[in-house]
Amino acid sequence: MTIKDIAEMAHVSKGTVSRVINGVSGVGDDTRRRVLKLIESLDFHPNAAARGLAARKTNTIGFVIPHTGKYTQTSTFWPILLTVVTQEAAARGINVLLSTARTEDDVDSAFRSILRGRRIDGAIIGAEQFGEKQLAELLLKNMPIVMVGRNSRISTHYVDVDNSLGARMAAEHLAGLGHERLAVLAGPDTLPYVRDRVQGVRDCCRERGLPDPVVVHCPYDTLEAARCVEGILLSRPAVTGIFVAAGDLVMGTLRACTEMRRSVPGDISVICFDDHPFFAHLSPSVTAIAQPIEEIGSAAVEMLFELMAGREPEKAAMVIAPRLVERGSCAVPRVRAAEGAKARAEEAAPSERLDDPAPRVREKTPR
Amino acid sequence: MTIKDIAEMAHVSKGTVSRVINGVSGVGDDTRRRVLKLIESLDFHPNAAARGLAARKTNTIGFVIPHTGKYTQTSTFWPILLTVVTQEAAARGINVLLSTARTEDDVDSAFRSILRGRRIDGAIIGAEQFGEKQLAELLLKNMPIVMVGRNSRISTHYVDVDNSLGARMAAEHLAGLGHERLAVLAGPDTLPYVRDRVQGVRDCCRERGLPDPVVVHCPYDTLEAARCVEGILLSRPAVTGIFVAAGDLVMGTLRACTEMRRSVPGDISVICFDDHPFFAHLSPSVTAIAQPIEEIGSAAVEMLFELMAGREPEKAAMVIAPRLVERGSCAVPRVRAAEGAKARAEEAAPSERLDDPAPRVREKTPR
DNA sequence: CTATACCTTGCAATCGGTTACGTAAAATAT
DNA sequence: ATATTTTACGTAACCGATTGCAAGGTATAG
Repeated sequence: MTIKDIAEMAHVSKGTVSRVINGVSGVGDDTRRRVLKLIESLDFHPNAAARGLAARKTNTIGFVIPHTGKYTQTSTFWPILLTVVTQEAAARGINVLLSTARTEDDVDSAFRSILRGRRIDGAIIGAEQFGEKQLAELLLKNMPIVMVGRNSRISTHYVDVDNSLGARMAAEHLAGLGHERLAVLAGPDTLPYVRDRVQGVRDCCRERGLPDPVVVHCPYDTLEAARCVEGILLSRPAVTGIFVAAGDLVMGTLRACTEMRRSVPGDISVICFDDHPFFAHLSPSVTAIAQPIEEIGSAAVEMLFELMAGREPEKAAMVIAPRLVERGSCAVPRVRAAEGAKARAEEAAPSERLDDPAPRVREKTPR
Repeated sequence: MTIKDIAEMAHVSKGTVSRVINGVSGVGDDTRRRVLKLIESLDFHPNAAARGLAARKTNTIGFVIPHTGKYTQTSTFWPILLTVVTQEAAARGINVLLSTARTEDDVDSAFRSILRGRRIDGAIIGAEQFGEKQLAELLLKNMPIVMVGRNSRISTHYVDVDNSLGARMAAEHLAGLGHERLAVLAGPDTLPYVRDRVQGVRDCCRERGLPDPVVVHCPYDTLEAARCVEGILLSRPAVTGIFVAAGDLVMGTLRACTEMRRSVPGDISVICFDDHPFFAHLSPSVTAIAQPIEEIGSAAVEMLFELMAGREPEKAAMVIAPRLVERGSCAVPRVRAAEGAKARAEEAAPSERLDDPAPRVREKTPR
């Protein structure tokens, strides 16, 4: 079944059928209707390869996400993003070609064949995935590209969560409860977003006149994270609030607190950048800075389609604010008075009784 | 850059270049080398659409996974499977076209255009995703299809975890510890795999002469699951071991235990079908029946490629055994004697002191 | 030394669409 | 009424590969 068959059955030429399919003007109303009806009734779908060849476009976009072992497993970021992207693309009649990249070389070879083979019209890629050379090559070919997350130095169209704002929100939340000595447990400091998050907390502390936070970098590994948190818990003067700068580190954090017999949030408050469905059901439930993943996905798709249409999107970069999800892992610090903040002790003490959520939370963990 | 350019530069015809690219015999060794070198040095990649059109194949496979709201978020099954599939496909030079399907209609329309537009050479699809009509249509067109998970009545090539074996393993584990009254918390009983899992436990109980397990079906929702588990905990004679038949229900289960002030595994043992990286770090850590996701993915890809090559794979169906991951949520039942199993009380009591892991686990939760 | 088989290579049709161009008919302007 | 523009549609040249067929060249057999 080809457009030629359709053409013959409708007593028109191939060209006319093609025009009808593509909604091009210059076809009489009655003819158009007749052809359309025929196409409908025969459930005809034009051959994608032929269209691609003739029209020089594939109606397909590429989606490149990282594949770094456990990362894929604990974070819901990429799965959700992927869902959003495929759904939105599908709604526009566009297919999604997926590529998981383990190494830079993977990306390189995958993209080389995909791009030069003209298999896609544009792509959404995870920022971590690109070395500068490759990105430069892509942009050179003026392939429409939108990055999720920000890449080091190259300027492209991108959409990202507002990392420093999110970190500030977390720090403000802790500070607002009365915490003065904060700690940050962060991933490798080579990652740009990690730096932004750390900086956000630093800025908040400076503005509020709080001491500089204790910052510890560690690889994305639960056990390593636990070791680092043990260190934090032993540091003096004592830390009462920990900002966990990535969801991958939160299990390690909680584990360390448990092992060190620190009650959360009684002894120490924990707030985490990234949310996860499980967080609501842990004991204590975990207060989080949730990334607006769906929004990020939608924005990326929309931006990409603008680029593919040859238009320049309204903003070349979108930085979207995360939101604070209050749960049970943050509370007013119990030990403030004992730690030497004498002057504020009398303010804190009553508020502790009034709105300290710790008792509420603690009663959920009688195991 | 097309093969025509290559042809001119190498002083051969297009046909010869094409033969070289495709490794077809009938080209002189020196010519082949010359052309190959040229292709290499120019980093030439043939146009995918043109190849697809002429050769009637796309070098692309489809991958259709469910998108049912929260499901994507708590389970690592599809993200991992997806990673495996794309990696293995990439290793064979094949691209993966991804489709997330919210409803049957989604699948329908997506597949209609993808299939009839001849965009893919074969597909791997999630079994839940298919109504019989659609599958029948696919098979009719003899499109190579491999399903992950088993579909109701239609027989296709598929690969699946051994659900009933996994359930038996779980039940055996509990029974081996001395549990006599088991409960199963399972998903909707319309799902074939849910039935298999329930049946597995029933079979185990019957063979061992234990009473029939309490079986409760509930939707995949944490709060609903918690309500159901409360019911289970109140049933008499008392249940001491719960088999949670899907990972999505385990948070609800633990939550209910906490709320009902039942210690896990002191008062009640919990074992879960499906594993998750978080399980190792919960308190208590969760004993699980882990699906061999990577194996399932590899097997599916391999089977698909056999089909695409026109060969019949060794087995039309592969059912892969899961494995038991022992952690801290199962222990010897503490309350057996009090529940009326008088005769066995004296056997159980000593073993409880010897290898009951409960104390070890319980000391981890001093929050 | 000629006949036959085999190998290498070029030629051209083909895959199934898109699209620039041309023409006849219809609509509008004069 | 004719001249001019507009609209509808057919024609045919592409898009960039694959592949069957034929032709020319070499090696092997008779």
